[in-house]
Amino acid sequence: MPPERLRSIVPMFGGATSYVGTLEAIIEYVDEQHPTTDELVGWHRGSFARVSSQDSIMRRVEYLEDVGFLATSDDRWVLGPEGERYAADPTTETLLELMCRRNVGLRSLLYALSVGPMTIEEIGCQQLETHPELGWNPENPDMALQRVNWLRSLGLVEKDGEQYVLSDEGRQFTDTAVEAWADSEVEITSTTANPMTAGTYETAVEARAIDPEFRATALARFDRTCPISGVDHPGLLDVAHVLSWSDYPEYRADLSNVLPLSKTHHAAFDRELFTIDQDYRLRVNPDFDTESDLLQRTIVDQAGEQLPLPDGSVDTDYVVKHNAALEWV
DNA sequence: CTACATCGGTTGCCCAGCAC
DNA sequence: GTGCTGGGCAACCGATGTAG
Repeated sequence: MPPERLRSIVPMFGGATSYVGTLEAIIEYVDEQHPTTDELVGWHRGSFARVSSQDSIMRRVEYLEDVGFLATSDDRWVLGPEGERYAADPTTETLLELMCRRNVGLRSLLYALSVGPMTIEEIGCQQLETHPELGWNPENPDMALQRVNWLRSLGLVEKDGEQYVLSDEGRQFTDTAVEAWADSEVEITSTTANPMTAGTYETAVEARAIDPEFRATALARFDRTCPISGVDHPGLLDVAHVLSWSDYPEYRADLSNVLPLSKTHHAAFDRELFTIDQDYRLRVNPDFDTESDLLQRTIVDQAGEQLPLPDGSVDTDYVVKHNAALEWV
């Protein structure tokens, strides 16, 4: 079982875009000197003019220990397993991989930013909606800031006035992360499996595995409810792609190409028994015939009804493209 | 055994002060 | 002026202790 992922992400000294540089300097110093705690604190005081408080320094150091960059051995600080890994391969990819693996919310923030620029307030709301366990005050931007500042220091996010935007590197990451991180939480959910509450596994119609943080981000955008059926149990919801996973790999990680559907309605959508149009109205395949009360009520009877989808949540260009392949639309 | 108190560590929050 | 940063406080939480 992997160690539990960290909810709090601690900022580094040196400023919003320098976290990585500071981290590298600490790793280099610890690797060379194997300092005692006093020496490590002294090094911080000498390296950063405004830094003095031992508490403040140790908060950073202990966070780095929790992540695995640092460890203690005989009263001295040495590199932890992740520190060794990063020292051996000091690339953005390595650092991002292990930060994402050890911290909740970094990937979901990147997915959310891939849809478009966000203000710090929007980032705070996105993190809270996607990861309710974070539980911080949505009015206060501090927690959101230190997350986005890590991503800025990693070169994945840039600040543009009030807005934070994904850089090219950030976009490259999200494009592959949906699949690369597909099973990242499977072990956790299987060891704590509770069929009434388990919500982070993916058993799509075609057993498609996706990054649990992508799934969580997608579901949070729609209040974790299937807009067709009203099903709101996360274990019964799939992330359905408008432009299909197999035919349009370039849109796999695109949040405006997905919507949450109950497993039944996902299957019906993939089998082209219904679709939505550019006004988010339900269109039903005229050949679709059913004796099922559920399908009659949620699909057939709702033909032409507008679905409760937030404006712009699904890209209408994708809808048009999807529907162009259906001869009955 | 239960309920309550205590304690120590953690972490969200606020603010003074600095740099621009 | 204003936006940002580090310092420090206090609320919170789980673990442990204790009284009834």
